[in-house]
Amino acid sequence: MTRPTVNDIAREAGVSLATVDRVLNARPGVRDKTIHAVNDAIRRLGYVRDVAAANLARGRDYRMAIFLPDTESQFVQTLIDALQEAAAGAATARVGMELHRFPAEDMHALAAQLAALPARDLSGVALMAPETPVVRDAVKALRAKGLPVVAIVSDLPNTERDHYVGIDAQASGRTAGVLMGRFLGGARGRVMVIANSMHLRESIERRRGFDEVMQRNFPGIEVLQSLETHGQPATLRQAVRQMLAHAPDVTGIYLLGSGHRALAAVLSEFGLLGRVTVIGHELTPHTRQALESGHMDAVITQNLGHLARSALRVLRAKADRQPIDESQETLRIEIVIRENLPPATA
Amino acid sequence: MTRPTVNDIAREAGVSLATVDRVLNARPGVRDKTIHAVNDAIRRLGYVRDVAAANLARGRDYRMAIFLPDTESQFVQTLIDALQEAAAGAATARVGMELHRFPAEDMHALAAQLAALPARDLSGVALMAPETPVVRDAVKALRAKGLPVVAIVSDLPNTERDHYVGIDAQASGRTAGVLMGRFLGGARGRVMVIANSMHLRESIERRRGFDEVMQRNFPGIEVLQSLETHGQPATLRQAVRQMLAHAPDVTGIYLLGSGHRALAAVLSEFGLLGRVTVIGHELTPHTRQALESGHMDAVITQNLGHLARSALRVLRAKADRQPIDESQETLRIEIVIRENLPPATA
DNA sequence: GCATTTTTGAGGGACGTACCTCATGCTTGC
DNA sequence: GCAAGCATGAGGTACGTCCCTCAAAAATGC
Repeated sequence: MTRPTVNDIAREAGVSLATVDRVLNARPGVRDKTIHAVNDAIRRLGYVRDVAAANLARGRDYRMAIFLPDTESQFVQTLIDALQEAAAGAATARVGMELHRFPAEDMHALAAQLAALPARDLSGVALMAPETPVVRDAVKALRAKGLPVVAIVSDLPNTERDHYVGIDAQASGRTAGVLMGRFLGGARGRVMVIANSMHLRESIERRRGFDEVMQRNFPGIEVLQSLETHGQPATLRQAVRQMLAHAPDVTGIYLLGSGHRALAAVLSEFGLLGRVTVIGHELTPHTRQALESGHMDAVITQNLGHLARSALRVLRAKADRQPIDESQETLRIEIVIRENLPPATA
Repeated sequence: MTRPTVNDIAREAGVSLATVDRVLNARPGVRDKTIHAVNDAIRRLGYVRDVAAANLARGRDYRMAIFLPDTESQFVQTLIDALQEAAAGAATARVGMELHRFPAEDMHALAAQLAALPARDLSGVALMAPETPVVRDAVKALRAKGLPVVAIVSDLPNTERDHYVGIDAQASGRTAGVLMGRFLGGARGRVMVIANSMHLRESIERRRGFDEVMQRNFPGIEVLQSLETHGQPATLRQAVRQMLAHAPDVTGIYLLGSGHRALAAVLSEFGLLGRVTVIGHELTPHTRQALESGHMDAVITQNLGHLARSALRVLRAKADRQPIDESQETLRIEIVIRENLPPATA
């Protein structure tokens, strides 16, 4: 009726509890024959270790440090909410989380913070940061201290990070591209691309994926050069105004980064709001609102709740030197339009 | 450093462990003043109950019975895989699952199986079944026995089920409609609709959502009457052949149910494979393959892994008479195209 | 066959919580 | 101010696992 326990195994295998324990935890000093006998009993009874009890007994606690840029962006804020919720849920698994913020533009500051981390008391580090030499070295140093490091949202492929949790930027650019092409009816047209900065790996890869699809599948559509806004709404407004003056026949706009509200403002100036196809990234309260009001047509996003939970799970597995279930940790590239907008989280 | 325990609360609140326990578990015999003092201490220390330890101590075991039709469809098979994986994961939380199959067309048989359930040893029941009077009564009987009942995949809105885990069929029909309309370029065109049976609530609601969007947003597109295949590939082939003969200018096909391979076969006869826009539901190995090969343009689906986990979580919560975190249990309507196809699971 | 090493058994304390009993202190009302 | 009742404290056992120690048994080498 109830699940078998270690005692049941001992009885079934005709050995003592101590021996079962030795086998279960791969402790030395057991003959192969006995190991087999115990494993047989385990299989026969269908025993599964009570992980909760095991963790309890181990008294293991996990402390994860998460590093995020101190930008005020809605995306980061949404991510923080997701992380905090994930941490609350992970408390059951004895996982604690501490959030650190670093100056978005100052990788030396980040490196300093990482270096100052008390490696002893920590089980793992997750960070969202652009890949610069300084960051690379800092990650290397953490790994040398034996700390697992996970890159989130933005990958650090040329470092020794243990894992990346997030979606493939280029694939999400391709997804955006297909939608743009098909929404424009496959006909001719001009598409404007707006980025925060084309120095960010994210932006570059998204754009690359987007261009790849446009060239291959929709050669009739002309994709204009990226505008860079540096996160300044004013810069965005000015640049878009200028471009619309030169190319008033723009039928689509691809937003690589943020700036949805500023864009809506300019478009309404030109009477284009809702008349050009706008596709962007990351579901936040702003983009949600834009979808609802018909100012945007699609958003390519990832589920930040999953991302947060996955990051903590992966760090935990790495801390225990356990294998990762890749299939569970793969984030999906989600397509959101008005009709499948998930209800607001509150 | 480590998490506070009940003992810490006792010390902090200046009461005994027994009193803290009484407060935590809402046992009687504690003055309001003391309750407050304890709760204050809990808040001050940021105490969170160690659920794992609590369950251990409670010695509570959950046994959930899941009922699925015995159809050989890939969808059901995929769902079974997801459920088994979810059950494996839930073993940590002392949740066990037993799978039951019933003859897909025989609701009396299902009712009999449900009635024969040993309510004592069970913590909850989940089922995927069409809503018929017999099923309604069976659900009512289960509830009368005190068993939580959750409808999965297909809702049973007019029963006393405790919860529904799955996506809104009408909303997913709307999503399919928008994609169809936009992929067809918003121009004129004819769309064929193919269903297993238009008696299924699922099909009716999907079609209703689809029509709603088409009429409102794409009045230039004509949506033909639904073809019914009753799950027979031969019937599908014949019906589609006939309709294509009458209306060779079909530009889009909306598949409410299964039959992707049979459809591909007919389309290739007519040289239309990859030339008409095909949109369907549920990501299975077949639809995945159809997306990859360009025979389908989009699939509206739900994440069965989430569905399975959610069903078990909800049953568990209901069994404990605990509230449900609606936001966590809401499934998203996912849009899958070739570019954002998640990697195959196995 | 004896000493040595390896394998096994027996037992216990710990983790954090639930739940039980019994005793004692503290409030009440009268 | 005294009995009755209520509120609290003290202490114990249990859940399933980990991890430790010590002793006893079995296998091994020579």
